[in-house]
Amino acid sequence: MINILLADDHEIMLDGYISILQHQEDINIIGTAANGREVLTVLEMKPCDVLLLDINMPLMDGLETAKFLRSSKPGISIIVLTMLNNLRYIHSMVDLGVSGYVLKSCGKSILLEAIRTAARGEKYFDEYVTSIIKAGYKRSFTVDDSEVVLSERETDIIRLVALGLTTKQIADELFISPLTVQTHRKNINFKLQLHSPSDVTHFAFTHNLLISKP
Amino acid sequence: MINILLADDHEIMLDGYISILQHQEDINIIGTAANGREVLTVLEMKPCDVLLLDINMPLMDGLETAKFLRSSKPGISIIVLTMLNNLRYIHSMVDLGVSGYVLKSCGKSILLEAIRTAARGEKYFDEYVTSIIKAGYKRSFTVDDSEVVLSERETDIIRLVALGLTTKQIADELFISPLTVQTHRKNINFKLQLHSPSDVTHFAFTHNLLISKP
DNA sequence: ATCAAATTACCCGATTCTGGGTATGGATGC
DNA sequence: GCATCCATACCCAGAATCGGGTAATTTGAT
Repeated sequence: MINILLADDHEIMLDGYISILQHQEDINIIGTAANGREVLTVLEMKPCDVLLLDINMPLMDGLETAKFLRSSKPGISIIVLTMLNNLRYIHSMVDLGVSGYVLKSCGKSILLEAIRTAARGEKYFDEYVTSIIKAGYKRSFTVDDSEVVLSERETDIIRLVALGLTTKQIADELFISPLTVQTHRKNINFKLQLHSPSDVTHFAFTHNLLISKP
Repeated sequence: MINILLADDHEIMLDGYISILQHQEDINIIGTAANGREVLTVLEMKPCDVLLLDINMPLMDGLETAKFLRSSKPGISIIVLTMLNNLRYIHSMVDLGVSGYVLKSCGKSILLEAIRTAARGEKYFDEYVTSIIKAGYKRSFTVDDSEVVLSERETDIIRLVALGLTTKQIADELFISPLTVQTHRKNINFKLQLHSPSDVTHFAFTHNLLISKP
């Protein structure tokens, strides 16, 4: 029997999870939590094997909660649930040793598979998430129906531009010449048909490039 | 009896809605749809009073679906469901005459109230959504614990900067002098402690300022 | 060995942006 | 009437960016 705690601040999502899991013979829902603090409260009182953890929660978010649990409850397998456009903490979570990383858009069968895999002490990462970890930031994009490939350095530069750093600041950050940064920026703009720092920032936001690097 | 169709491409969300609504004596779920096309297919076969409509769906998104339904099935009350960080089409939807606009983060009671209100032919808009419509873009923000108020013009400028327009282009767009745009940009940067077009774009993304104006 | 990709670096001129300052007129509220 | 806010407009100097071009070296695949 897998004891599972569900953590998400969206009531409808919780109801969705419950609806899916309550009829599984090998799964026992020990409770729900709407924020990280409630997670800790419930876990003090009930044995738990798997935690389904939303990242965006009030009071204590998913990352903080996971960090706390790694030391206080290392036996609990954590499955992170997130939206496609919110993969910001993917590497932090993976480094923390979470057992799974699944998109909220996944279907029932994937959710169940992730839970059972995690309960066995194994890892389950969504395909997309796996591809992000593996790609190490070399990324393909479709721009006007043609395939564009950005190098790792280029995606580094995009992220730093999107964070508001000037060319000089980026150069200092990466220990290279500002002229080199300029060259990268020129190549990026050419490849992606961008024309301003705003365009670059816009691109970074709409293509999940603000993910913190491992 | 309210006949209701649920449209969302996230299976877990659908299960959540079903879980909440299936036990209501006055609500009859006529079906589910994972994209706009399925919505139209179901509506050709079954009578429907209320449509719960997600905006982000494949094949035919929520806005397109709503547009189509306004002419083909004007008797159906549409309740839009959306995430807090995705209010881009709020004015388009309101202009289309949707009966409700609710955040996915809402609880059961608000969802039920919205459905019953819409079924009565009345409007139900989430508080936050209502405040956006009413504010007409004059907006308050908290920057370093102090309250900052932006004028409508300033939020116009922010949005256009975030869309990548140069000062000259913005001036052309708004029929004013580029010098005026510069002045507005200076005031915006001062108020919000921003220092580059990237900062402005970043702010626009993180504060929902890319909403299209009515 | 050859080739392609990635990284690093540079020159150039033109355009754009920032942040300091100035000012006026209109609308609104007291 | 007065004060405030907003929109509009301008001057200035310096910094930043773009897009045109150039080049060399390293690495990995064939």
